[in-house]
Amino acid sequence: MRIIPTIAPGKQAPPLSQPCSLEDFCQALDLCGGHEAGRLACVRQRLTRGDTLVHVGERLSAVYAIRSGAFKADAVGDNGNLQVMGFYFRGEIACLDGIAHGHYCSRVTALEDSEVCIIPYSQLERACRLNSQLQRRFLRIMGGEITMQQNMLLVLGSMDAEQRIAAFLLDLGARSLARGHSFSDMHLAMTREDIGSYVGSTLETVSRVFSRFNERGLINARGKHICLLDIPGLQRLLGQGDRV
Amino acid sequence: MRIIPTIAPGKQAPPLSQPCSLEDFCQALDLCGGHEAGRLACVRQRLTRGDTLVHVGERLSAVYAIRSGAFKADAVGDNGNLQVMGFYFRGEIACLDGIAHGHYCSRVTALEDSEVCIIPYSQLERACRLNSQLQRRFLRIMGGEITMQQNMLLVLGSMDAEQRIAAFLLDLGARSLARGHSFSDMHLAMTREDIGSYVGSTLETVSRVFSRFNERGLINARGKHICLLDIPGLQRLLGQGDRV
DNA sequence: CGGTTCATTGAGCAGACTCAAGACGAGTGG
DNA sequence: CCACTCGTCTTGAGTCTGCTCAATGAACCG
Repeated sequence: MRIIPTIAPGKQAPPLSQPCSLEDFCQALDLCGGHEAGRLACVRQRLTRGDTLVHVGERLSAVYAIRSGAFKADAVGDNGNLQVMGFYFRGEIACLDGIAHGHYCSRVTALEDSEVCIIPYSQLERACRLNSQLQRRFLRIMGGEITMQQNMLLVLGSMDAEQRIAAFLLDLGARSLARGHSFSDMHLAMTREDIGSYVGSTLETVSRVFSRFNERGLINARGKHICLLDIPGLQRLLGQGDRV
Repeated sequence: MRIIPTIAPGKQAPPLSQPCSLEDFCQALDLCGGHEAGRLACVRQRLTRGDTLVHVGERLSAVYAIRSGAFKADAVGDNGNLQVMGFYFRGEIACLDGIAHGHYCSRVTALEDSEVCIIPYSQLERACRLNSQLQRRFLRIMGGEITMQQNMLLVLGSMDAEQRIAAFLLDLGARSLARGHSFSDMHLAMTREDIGSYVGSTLETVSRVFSRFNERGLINARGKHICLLDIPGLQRLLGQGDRV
């Protein structure tokens, strides 16, 4: 992958809100209850739709807990194609891909007006040494990123277009449920093109599959609003393989 | 993904070799030089070709530093297809995908006779709290897994068959170099089918692309032995996209 | 030496892509 | 309020890459 060492322009948007220490409800990390020693003084930042949270090549300074809104991570390959690597929602942590080499290797942008909690990485490292609860949680979060991406490798490597999109919708539903919303009734923050890139297809294929799913009564997709009508049906789709 | 809670059969192969503490050369982690406090008492295990290191669903007990040999990680999707998630070689750490949920979600098997260093996970967690060098290295290793998989998402999501295989070969070369071998002269531990599954194609496509690369003088592939003859040419292949 | 796994190559098919045209919705300005 | 524009979405027609099926060849091992 080509790393373009773009330095973030003066995106010093005055951080609103008050600092949030660990006692504060930092729901994203679910880190409440830390000991005295393991406190994190993190600051919040507001972004409006289209704003970039981190640029490719920028030096790792923090990871970001998302308090509200939605983000996408993407990168340009050597072939010049833009590939969406993932989506991040409230309660999730973005920008973990900067940890390996000390600079981020994907761009993260806001899909809607959002607010994040800036978690300075050096502080997080130190806090993890002092607070074993925090350490365990953070390692699980990083492991979760690995597991989620492994699942995505499986999707991209072995499924056809309909299965990929069914898997995408079910994953989206599960995460919607996890943050207290409906499993089946969702607002899509991303475009068809984003979805297509994410699942390794084109926007036309995504649109066609949505239409087909509509006809079959599996979903009800109208623009950005989507309803999963027949969840078992979608799951059944995933189970149809060329199993011998 | 369907998790089959298979418990590992009595693979209690008597661990050969002596325990390796941190002073010992545990090259995989490159953890030498740890302080008194942060010592790891890890034990080695030998495996023969085809042996399974961890099973899907098995409880997380350790991660494994590979001292010699090669492994593949794979999983069965809901559709019954077997998907290869990655390959692991000397000096790399396998089975990190167990950290998220406390059980491994892919099977890891030896592609050739191998030896690993068993790193008990609970000990590793504790050692990381006591030794900041070790902590930093381990977090980088986990981050590296994320970065590598992101790169793989890019490959699977945006490249055609030739580009995928070129990317695979270049990655393999880089890792061969990293462990002190030749970039261009390699022995493939895995089958064409493994490669095909890994890069999201079929074994026939892999074989055909190898043949085409042979004809064009890009590589010299004869069975398991492969020579990268024209590395810039392979890299150029990756750069050819439908850039507007 | 026969069996098995692995690799190569061909022929035909189809799923998904490309190209293209039109519809829809939101936002803007006259 | 309407016309206009832009971004997004939908749908169609034709093409092609990569898959499936199948047969043969090479390598390895008991």
